[in-house]
Amino acid sequence: MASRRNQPPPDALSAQDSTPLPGAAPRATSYDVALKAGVSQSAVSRCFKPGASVSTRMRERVMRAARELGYTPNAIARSLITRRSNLIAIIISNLTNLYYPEVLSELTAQAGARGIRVLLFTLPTESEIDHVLEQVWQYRVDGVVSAARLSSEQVASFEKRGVPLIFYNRYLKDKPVNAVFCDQSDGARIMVQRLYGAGHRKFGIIAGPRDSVVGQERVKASTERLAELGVTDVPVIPGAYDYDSGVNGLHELTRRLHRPPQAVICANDVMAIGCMDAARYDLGLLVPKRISIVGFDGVGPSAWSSYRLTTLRQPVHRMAESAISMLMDRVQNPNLSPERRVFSGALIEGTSARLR
Amino acid sequence: MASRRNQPPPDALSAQDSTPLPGAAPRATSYDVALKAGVSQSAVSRCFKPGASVSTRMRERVMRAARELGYTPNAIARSLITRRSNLIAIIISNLTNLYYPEVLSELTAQAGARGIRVLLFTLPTESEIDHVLEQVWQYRVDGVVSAARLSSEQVASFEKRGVPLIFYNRYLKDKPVNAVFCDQSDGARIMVQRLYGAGHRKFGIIAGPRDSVVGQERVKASTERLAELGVTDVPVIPGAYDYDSGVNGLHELTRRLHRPPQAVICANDVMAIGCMDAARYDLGLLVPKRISIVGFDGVGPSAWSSYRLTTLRQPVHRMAESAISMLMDRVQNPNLSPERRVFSGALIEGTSARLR
DNA sequence: TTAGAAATTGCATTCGCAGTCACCTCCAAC
DNA sequence: GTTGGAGGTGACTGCGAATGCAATTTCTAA
Repeated sequence: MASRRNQPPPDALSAQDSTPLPGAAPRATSYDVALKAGVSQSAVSRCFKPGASVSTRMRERVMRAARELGYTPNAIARSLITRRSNLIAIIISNLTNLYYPEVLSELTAQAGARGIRVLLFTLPTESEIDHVLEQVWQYRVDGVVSAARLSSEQVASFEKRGVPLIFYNRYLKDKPVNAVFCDQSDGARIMVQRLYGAGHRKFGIIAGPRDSVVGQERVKASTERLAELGVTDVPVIPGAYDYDSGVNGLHELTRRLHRPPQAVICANDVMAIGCMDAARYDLGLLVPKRISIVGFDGVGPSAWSSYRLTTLRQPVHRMAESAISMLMDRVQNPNLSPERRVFSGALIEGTSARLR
Repeated sequence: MASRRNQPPPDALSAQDSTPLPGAAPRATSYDVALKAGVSQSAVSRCFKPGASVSTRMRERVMRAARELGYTPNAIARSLITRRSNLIAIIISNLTNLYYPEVLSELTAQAGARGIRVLLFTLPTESEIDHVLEQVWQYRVDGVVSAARLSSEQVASFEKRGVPLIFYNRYLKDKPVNAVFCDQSDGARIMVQRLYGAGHRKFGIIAGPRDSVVGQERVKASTERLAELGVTDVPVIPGAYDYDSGVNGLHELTRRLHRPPQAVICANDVMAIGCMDAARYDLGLLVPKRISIVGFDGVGPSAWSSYRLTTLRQPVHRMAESAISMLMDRVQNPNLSPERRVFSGALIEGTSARLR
């Protein structure tokens, strides 16, 4: 009754022993360990479950047998019966964004620290999302963190299946959802205020893609504050969060204003960097003497000497920690109501903008 | 006999109906679908297996029932019996490296295209590796791609368990292993040759961490070629592949040589970028007029106008594709012998070095 | 029309482990 | 010596799907 695979009934021997496939030694199971240790399979199982009631003698015998056989509990089988995979999915649109790798890194670290594994999904195209969700369902993940855009129908499918979902720097306007994000309205307003106070009057804005909630928010807060200060007709150029968008954005702004703006607010750092490079190398403008440029995020390169970007840094570490703990709370108790955790950015005063 | 969970024997009714947990509707199983469609569970299973023998009528009935119940096959249960998880692990030391996100992105894309999911493991510290491997074993992944260093004992444990392993830009010197990497010896030699030909005589090198095989290779090829050209006593400063290592490296080189070197070979782009910034902003040197700086990898920022780095770009896309296909070949046939696939870098002539 | 081949379908079993329940041992309290 | 726990342990069942095999249906060809 012990190892079924290793002790086939006599009449099945011939069929069993075929093709032993060199190197394909079947992995030891809890039955094998039980057999070797002369105990029951349940005992083996208990030995690997923290907090179970097992005598020291039993534990030692089992552990020794397990070690000798190179036994490792099968998380797949365990998941099947416990209905907990200890897996979460992280959905990220594109990793080339420079900001996301940091997020991903923090998220996996946080998950790992809690004994949770990460199933990574990246989106070649936004349209792939339904296909990705299909995979997510199949793997019965305990929860999902999404840094990608989801429609409200898609969000509804999470609810229907009872899979907790946390948005990272995204949310839905027409539906309450769990989200961790960085509210940069205040920061944006402060940056605008400082730029205005330093005498800038001709502004330009390079926005992020339309589906980026935080990007929209940054732009909205900026234009609003500018309007309050009496600065209107501020051109807003759409961008895609990448370097070229920053470069092209500045050229476009210059064209629209018939001269370079005095200050450019970019919806993220990478575009701000592109903008700085365009100002310096294409237009020959001194930064910040002739033009001030600010960004958002606080990614690594923004601190490089060539840029020393004035930016609003996101507390990625704390945000990631919050996202994972929020998610695991929902895994424990699926009935917790939707919650938004809002963080504030920190103004980093670089040298890419005159703020005084 | 159909849905066991949904049709409990009468005597168990009372116990079953407790705590329906609002929102925790149990996910439909193949039994449920079978019941609804009036067919057997096997039939349902076959309908979801591509290439199985199923009549059109049957398929339609089953699919309709599945749709109505929101059924999704349970990959966990499937893995248990097929002994294939369709999961691979990707082990990466740190994602903050700027080069790795690109690699990770390509690897997941390639895996996704083959219907394989990625379990991501990052290493907070090198010492965590054993702990990570423990997790890898538990999840019965079909294979592993490691961009992190592994000892030969660790590699041996892969063999013992029959889990295919592919190294990415790493390998073991004392043991044949599967590896995909970019041989940059030739490229390094060419870069050195060109730098020498352009008149540079005082060289400095900023190396990568000791455990980076490609880093060591880049340095070794460079120093060897320099020696052949009669340039000896080239100082080699150890670095950690990060921006600060580039900055400090140049300062250290300057100290050692009692003046800035004429040309600096950095073991990766990020250090080369740090080096350029240090040259310009700390030492006030014109690049490439007064100092030439070259790097390796061809990461995104190396192309930014502020740097326009002369570098040796790795064909990451092709390498990732190769790694995944090589891995899946081993999953199919575990007995394939170890293989190394070597790619060559492409010289990108930027403006950070005088090469003529 | 019918034997025989081919295509479908269902039954029963299996994957590896966790949890339930019954049972057993040992010891303190009475 | 009996009783009542508490702490351990093992037999057994089932998580959800895949699959070999046998039973059945459908199709093909004579």
